[in-house]
Amino acid sequence: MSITSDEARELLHESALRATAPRLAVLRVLAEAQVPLSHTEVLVQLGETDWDPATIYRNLVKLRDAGIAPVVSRADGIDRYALVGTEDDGHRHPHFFCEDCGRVACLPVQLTASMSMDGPWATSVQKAMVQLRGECPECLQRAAEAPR
Amino acid sequence: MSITSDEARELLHESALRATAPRLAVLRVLAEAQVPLSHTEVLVQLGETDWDPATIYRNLVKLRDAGIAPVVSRADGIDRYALVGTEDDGHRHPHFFCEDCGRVACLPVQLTASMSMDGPWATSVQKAMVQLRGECPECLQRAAEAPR
DNA sequence: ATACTTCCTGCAAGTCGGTTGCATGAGAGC
DNA sequence: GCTCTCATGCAACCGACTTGCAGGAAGTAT
Repeated sequence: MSITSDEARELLHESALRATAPRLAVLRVLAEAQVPLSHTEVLVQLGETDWDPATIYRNLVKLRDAGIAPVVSRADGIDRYALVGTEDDGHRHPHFFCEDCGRVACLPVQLTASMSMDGPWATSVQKAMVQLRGECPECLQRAAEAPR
Repeated sequence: MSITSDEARELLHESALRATAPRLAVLRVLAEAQVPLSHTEVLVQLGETDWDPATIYRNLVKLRDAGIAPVVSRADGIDRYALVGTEDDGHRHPHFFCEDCGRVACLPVQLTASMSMDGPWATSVQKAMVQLRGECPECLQRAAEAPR
């Protein structure tokens, strides 16, 4: 998925945000990413720029507050942002955090649908965001191939 | 749940750990807690002591490495330790992180049992640790009583 | 009881992600 | 182009985690 400069400007305009160079770049990076990205990961994706990390950080916050790029994962206390695409479910699916490579992946199913619980926790659990921690398929395979 | 000094010493001896004052105190605090505790929360529970926070931290790490008090939750990137009691399931149940009060609770059910998934994620998901983020029943109620 | 070895503690410092104050600089409507 | 407001760069701070080092205590052997 990607985004044109005009689409990005349109998106920003709707939220009364100015279309600055770093902001457009952040939108582009998020749009091209297949997974939620952290502040640091966005910096890496941007590569060599003169932009201050704090600027990128504030842009992520702005986009998050505008509802354009909500934090869809807080695994390990690291905020990870993802664009809410038009065809998307707003990232209301579970996310998987790989304890090995540290990456966050989007799980394709609605795990919440299969959860049921009674008592005082019922409401809390139903409204909760699901996070799974473990080893992603890639890292599992790598571990199986090269034990040790 | 609580622990006697002798039980604590026995526990430490089995892992070849020395029974120092701060270490016994940490064990006591963890034993008395009904929920997993973070380093900071342990410090609070200990109250006024002359012990260095780094010492308490290293004790938690030691207990963790010895398998006595594994990290059962890493919500928000904060390690939370809990004693593995004899009658316990080793805290292999899901944990709930309240985004309001920040506390971590142990969920009574085996949510993982109700999860099913095919494809490359099947193994990863089955072995994953479940974390739910949301508002705990207490905070939900407080929010309902005093909106705003 | 004493000596000794090894582990533990206190102090200090450093890392990393998140967050903010302030002065300067640049977007966007007029 | 002017102006107002927002955005940026720089610097700094916080909290959780982590580690190096030298002195001190636990546990064991003598």
